[in-house]
Amino acid sequence: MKIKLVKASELKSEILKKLYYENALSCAELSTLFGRSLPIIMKAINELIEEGFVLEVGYAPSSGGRRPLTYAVKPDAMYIMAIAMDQLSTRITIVDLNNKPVAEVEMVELLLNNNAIALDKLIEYINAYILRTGIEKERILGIGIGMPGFVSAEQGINYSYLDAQGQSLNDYIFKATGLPAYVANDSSVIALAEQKFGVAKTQEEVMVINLGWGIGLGMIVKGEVFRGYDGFAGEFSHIPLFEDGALCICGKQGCLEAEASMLVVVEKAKEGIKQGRLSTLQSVINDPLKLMGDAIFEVAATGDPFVIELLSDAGYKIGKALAILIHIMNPKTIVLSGRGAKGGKIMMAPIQLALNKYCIPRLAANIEILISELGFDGEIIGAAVLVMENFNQEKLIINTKRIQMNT
Amino acid sequence: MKIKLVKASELKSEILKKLYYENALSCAELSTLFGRSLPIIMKAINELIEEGFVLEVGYAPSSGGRRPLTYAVKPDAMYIMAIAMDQLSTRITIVDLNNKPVAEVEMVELLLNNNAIALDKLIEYINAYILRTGIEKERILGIGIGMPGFVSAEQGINYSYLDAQGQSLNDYIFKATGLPAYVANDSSVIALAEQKFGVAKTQEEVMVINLGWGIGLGMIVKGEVFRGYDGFAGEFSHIPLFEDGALCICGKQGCLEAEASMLVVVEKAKEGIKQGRLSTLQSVINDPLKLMGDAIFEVAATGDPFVIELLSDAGYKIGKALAILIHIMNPKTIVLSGRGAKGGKIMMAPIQLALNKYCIPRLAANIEILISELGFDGEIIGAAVLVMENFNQEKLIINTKRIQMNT
DNA sequence: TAAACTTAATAAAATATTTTAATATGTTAC
DNA sequence: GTAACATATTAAAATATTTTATTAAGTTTA
Repeated sequence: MKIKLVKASELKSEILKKLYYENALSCAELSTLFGRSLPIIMKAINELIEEGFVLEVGYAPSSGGRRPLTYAVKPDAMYIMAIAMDQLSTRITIVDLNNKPVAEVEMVELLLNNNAIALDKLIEYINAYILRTGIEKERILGIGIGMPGFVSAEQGINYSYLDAQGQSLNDYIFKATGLPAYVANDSSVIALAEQKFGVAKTQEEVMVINLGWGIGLGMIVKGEVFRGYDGFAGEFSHIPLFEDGALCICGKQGCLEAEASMLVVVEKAKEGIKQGRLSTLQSVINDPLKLMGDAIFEVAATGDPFVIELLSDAGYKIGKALAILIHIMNPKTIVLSGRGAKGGKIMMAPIQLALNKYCIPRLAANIEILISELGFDGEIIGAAVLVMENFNQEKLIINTKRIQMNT
Repeated sequence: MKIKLVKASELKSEILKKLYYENALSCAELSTLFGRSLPIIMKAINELIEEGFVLEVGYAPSSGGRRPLTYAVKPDAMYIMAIAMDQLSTRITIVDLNNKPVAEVEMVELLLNNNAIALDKLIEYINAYILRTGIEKERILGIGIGMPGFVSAEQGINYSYLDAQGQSLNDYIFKATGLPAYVANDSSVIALAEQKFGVAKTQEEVMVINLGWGIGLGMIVKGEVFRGYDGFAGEFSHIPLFEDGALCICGKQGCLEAEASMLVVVEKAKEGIKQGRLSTLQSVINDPLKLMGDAIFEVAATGDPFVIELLSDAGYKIGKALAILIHIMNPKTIVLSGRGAKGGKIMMAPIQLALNKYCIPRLAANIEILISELGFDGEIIGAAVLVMENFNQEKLIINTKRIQMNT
């Protein structure tokens, strides 16, 4: 891993952050990682231990000499509230510094579209959840929220949903809950999760496709989430892709989303079955969207030909879009993630087919396409990561004081 | 501008680099820029003055207090050899640290395609040029070369042309000339020029379109050239854009390059005139490609309707491709650069038209489309910048010794 | 199994860097 | 036009950081 130079005054929080991501590291490793001398790292580590943020966790195997002591973050030193929203429902939980939920994940119905009270509802749920779990606010580092829409993480504004009268959602939620809050686009949050804790761990150039009711893209560039100038980079599913395609909710024609999202697959399935196509899906045709979505992947796994045909068609179209992405970004890895990652295995072949057709061979040659293992937890983990990404020395000091007061 | 933390041991070379880009800066500015204290900056500056790299260049206007002394790079402290190649011809020059040529720019015919001796010819030209100009090699910092093709700047390999039997071109040319050499894709080099010395100066998110015989893209992401994992990012002109388009040299159909490059415009002009279209271009229809290209922009400026129609058509198609790019990258600025930048003014309207049609309004709203002012010099300047980008403390020390020996 | 070689942790010494204070040089308001 | 304020430069003192040396712990080789 490449070394990252940090200001001396930010060293301790950066070490803590690193330990959160990397589980267990020795002083020598931290020393090279931050390009600073061992004594200074040891001093920082010892202070972090004394302050209750870090633990010794035994010796690493020897590499030919004395075995190094390794250190990890103390899981219950602080907690993080992680929230994953989609158009229809919102999941809320609180995790420890090992990303393990310390209270049950709660799922609530919360429609985002044309819902003026959605934001206040969200805040209600947040406050109620904290109250119910009995976790002291002082021990919660912050609230990370992944949400659909045009989100500027920098400004904390979602231009599509959750209007706070032009105010920053971060500020609004902070005022209403007393906890630092950070919002970001759901796909970018999932990309964070995949790069820090998923199949793309530590990779520098990764494109994460968020297969869901829509199709999102989270980009990792030079090892960091790339958001573009206004924060809207990765609007991948509304590029003009098909000459005379279906009409998209965005108002244009030929968008990827209107041709290959899970929503479209479900619609096509319903349509086909009505017109007499045989499929084991028949029994759930009148179920709500969410159940139908789950069912698609179940019957696909059992080999249902019609569903496989639909997923293959969607896969091929996604592959064509990926070809464009590859030409522009030349990533090392593409990750199929999000709710629809379950269908990744089936889509892999048609995606590869499309890449062969639409990519310059040299660009497609070394591309690695991976299927997420985080699955549905991706957005939750990413939301927690989002809070940690915003962690700094200032916040470390605040939390140090809190811990001291509590003991 | 955001601060850039550098290791203490790299401070002097980083200051020199900064002064090369910024012309004149005060110690206070450098101090905040590098996040280091004034005394240490002054020490470095004074050493650089003593070593002959930096000059005092007078006082900056006061901002309410004592006027700061400003410093600039000593233009003739070192020279840089800058080489701009295209498929047909190659320009060679040597510039000082103000990017001013210190010897006449030489243009030589050098076909890259299927030319096994192109590399050795290039080296011949380089050595001959240095010899002829009489500039001591010791004073030349290095050779920067922009070239078409699939170029991995990191590896120093051009996978399309100039084969060095799999060896790094950087090494090969170094061995043959005794000077450190750096190759990069022509479009990325032009992007460098635009961001350091052109209309996109100091901007962080810029897409530079290299309008030439082909259509290239150089990307500036987070303030740096973005090259992707293998170094091939920005292969923008071969994405599948048109359903049943013209056949492209890359073997595929519907590429932007096959529809809107200057080569295509020239071809279409010839074709049209043969078929009876009226145009002042008629007189040059049998001229070589290069002259015809120049003529296109000349007659366009005089209002030739046929040529304007051709350029508009190309512009619209480029606009459609830009729409895709904007969706993915969300840049602040797009620069039309390269040989064809002269036609930028005429293409601006059709490009904007296409953006209106193919972009989500929020993304297109704040886009700034600029026309390069560097023009044909862009690639030369970028090649010089390429050398400076690779400048570091080690090279500073080497050159310090050289200067000392010479005095 | 002991000697030679590695790597890690700790302490002391040597350097480097920043902070503070003092001085120099301008600008602005009255 | 001078007093009050603002910024720049220089020097000295206070901190911080790294380097080097030393001790400790483990592996490999003969």
